[in-house]
Amino acid sequence: MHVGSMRGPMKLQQLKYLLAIADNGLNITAAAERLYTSQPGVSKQLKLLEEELGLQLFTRKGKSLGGVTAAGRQVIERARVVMQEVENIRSLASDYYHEEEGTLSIATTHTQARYVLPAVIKEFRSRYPKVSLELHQGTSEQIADMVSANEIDFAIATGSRDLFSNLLLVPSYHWDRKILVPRSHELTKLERKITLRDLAEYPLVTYVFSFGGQSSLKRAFADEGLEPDVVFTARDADVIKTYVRMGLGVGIVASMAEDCEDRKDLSALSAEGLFPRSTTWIGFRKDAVLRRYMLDFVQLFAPHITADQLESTRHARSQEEIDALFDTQSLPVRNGCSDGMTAAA
Amino acid sequence: MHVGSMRGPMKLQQLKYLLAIADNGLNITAAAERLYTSQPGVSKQLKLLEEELGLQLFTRKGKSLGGVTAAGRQVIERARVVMQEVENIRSLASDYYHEEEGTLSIATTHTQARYVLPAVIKEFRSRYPKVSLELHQGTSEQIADMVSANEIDFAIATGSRDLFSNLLLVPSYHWDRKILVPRSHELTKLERKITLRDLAEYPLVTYVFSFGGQSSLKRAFADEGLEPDVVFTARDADVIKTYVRMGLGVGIVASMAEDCEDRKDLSALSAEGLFPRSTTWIGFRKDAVLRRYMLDFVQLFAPHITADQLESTRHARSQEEIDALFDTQSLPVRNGCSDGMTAAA
DNA sequence: CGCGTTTACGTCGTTCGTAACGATA
DNA sequence: TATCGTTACGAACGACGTAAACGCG
Repeated sequence: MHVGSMRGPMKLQQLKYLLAIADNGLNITAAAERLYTSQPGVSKQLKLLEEELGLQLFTRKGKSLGGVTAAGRQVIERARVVMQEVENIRSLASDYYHEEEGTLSIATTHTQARYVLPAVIKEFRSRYPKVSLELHQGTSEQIADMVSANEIDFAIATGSRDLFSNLLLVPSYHWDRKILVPRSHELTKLERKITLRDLAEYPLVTYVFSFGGQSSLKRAFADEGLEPDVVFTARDADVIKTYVRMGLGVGIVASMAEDCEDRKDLSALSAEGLFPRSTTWIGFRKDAVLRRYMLDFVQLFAPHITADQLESTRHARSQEEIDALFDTQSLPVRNGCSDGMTAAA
Repeated sequence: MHVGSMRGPMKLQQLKYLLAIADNGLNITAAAERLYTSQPGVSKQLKLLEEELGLQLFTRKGKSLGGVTAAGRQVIERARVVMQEVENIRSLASDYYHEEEGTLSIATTHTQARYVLPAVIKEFRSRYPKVSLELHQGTSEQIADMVSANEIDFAIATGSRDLFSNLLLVPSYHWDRKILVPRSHELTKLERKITLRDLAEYPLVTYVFSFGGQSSLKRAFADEGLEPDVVFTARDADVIKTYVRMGLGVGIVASMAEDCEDRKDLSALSAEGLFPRSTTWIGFRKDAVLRRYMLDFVQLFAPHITADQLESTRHARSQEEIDALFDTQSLPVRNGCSDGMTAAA
């Protein structure tokens, strides 16, 4: 199908500029800055693009851009695909030419960044010293923002899956919670397994909610008709530990957060079975090319994932298909200081 | 992820040239001709693209291009997506600006072109006088070639679905065969329904095989232990009719091929039930934007297809999903002169 | 008047076609 | 020597940035 009388052919740059404008609140000046180019240039290219397509992509309010037209929305959508594929071609090429160079951007939460990733990244760096790493830490929401802004290659988080519907999420491992108390605490003397009822007796120190699905912790108590006495919440385990050490209360943290160093003055008691198990996943854009070193990173992070499985995600359509692929039940369980991941029942 | 030191940015033209080279037997001169540009230009752009990507896309045999490298194959694949989306943007734009103009290319077989499409196209022309129509007739294989060459918007054919795995095929209607004989032929005097055994008594004139799944006709006879005496085969029904008129034998043609004019000197007897029913489909590229007038064309061709169903094909993943969508059993049946399509049992 | 866009214009880099050259069978 | 790809070069075009004008709040 041959369409119309193309005067000046559409250029990739015009599409790039268009997206920059769309992604910067329809502010051409801001777009130009981000593109490291002059503002009139961007303005002109937009005009040329609109001229060539023969339609308005944006509505104008006086001289400023007011909104996106219906046509504009569709064009922008397509333009994103184009730019994504162009990026993919570049990635592809870099992978052939200098396999070992490039950038790897990861966005993740505190727990991963502090307790899980250090070992992974250490190994990764030794294998790919020339790959420059960018590690961004933030809340699930912040990570989601970085994902939308197209700034990262991998997102790693726990729960909050709905925030990342535009990524393929590969379940990576399970973890339970651990109960942290000072070494001489009464709970350490308990002969039997700790119950929620036991915990409800003490003031608790744990994570800020909105983590792993709105307060699965609180619900676990509620399900048994208990009301926990949460005296303090923090975003990260280090802070929690500090307050546990101060005797403020009993800590409940992710199992990975148990540092072997902690054993000097803290006891970590298993909370297996008390709370629902959490699943940490690693996510990436559906249609982005994964470079060799990226595939290796995934394997370092979640060694149980085979290359074939990763390849299969390429063709999977829905998140459900992927979850089936990885058989969520049989994932490894991570266990903090007493490391060595073991397969779950 | 930011890759490498991009000297000169990749251009759409370079991708276009690349595809032209790939699609012209790695012959740069031929590619240049098809692109209506000079050969050195194409050569240079290819070199620039390879330079920028930092890898060879083609192997060189002396100075000529010998083959495609592994990297080249992947880049070409991506480049096709890019160009397809760019085309889509153009289509989109044209659809907004001049809804009623454009080009519609259809590739189809003789039977459709001669007996089914005339009515459809007449109506279409009156609705969209400004759309320039291209109707290509050929064998299934030739149609498949045109599809691969990206030259057509719609393919319409019967059976041979495996040839068109890159298209979405929408089942459009069923048809049976009809038996054509001179008006005074013995078969017209038969009181009961004609059987295969009856037909096996006469010399037959029918289509060249490789049509509707390798000789379903021959197999229908074989299944009853009969061997038909096919004295003549042709590609199209007009030729068959000519020989039937000459008394060469009994004609077996698609039901749509019965022209009311034929009734002057030919009798068309129903062959319903004797041979497997054939299904004619209309196919289009999975990821191409369908312009308004194209949607309307589909509706003219197969009025039972709703706009919603067509929209659904956009999201369907497999051909199976589509077939389910259109419930192959309940398609209309086309019936030649005694026109007026009727729903099947 | 500040903010943001558009217009105007000079500079510079790129594309394109023609023509000449090189290599291959 | 015929075919195909590369190199060379001048003309035309297009992109970019600076400076200035324009509209709007």
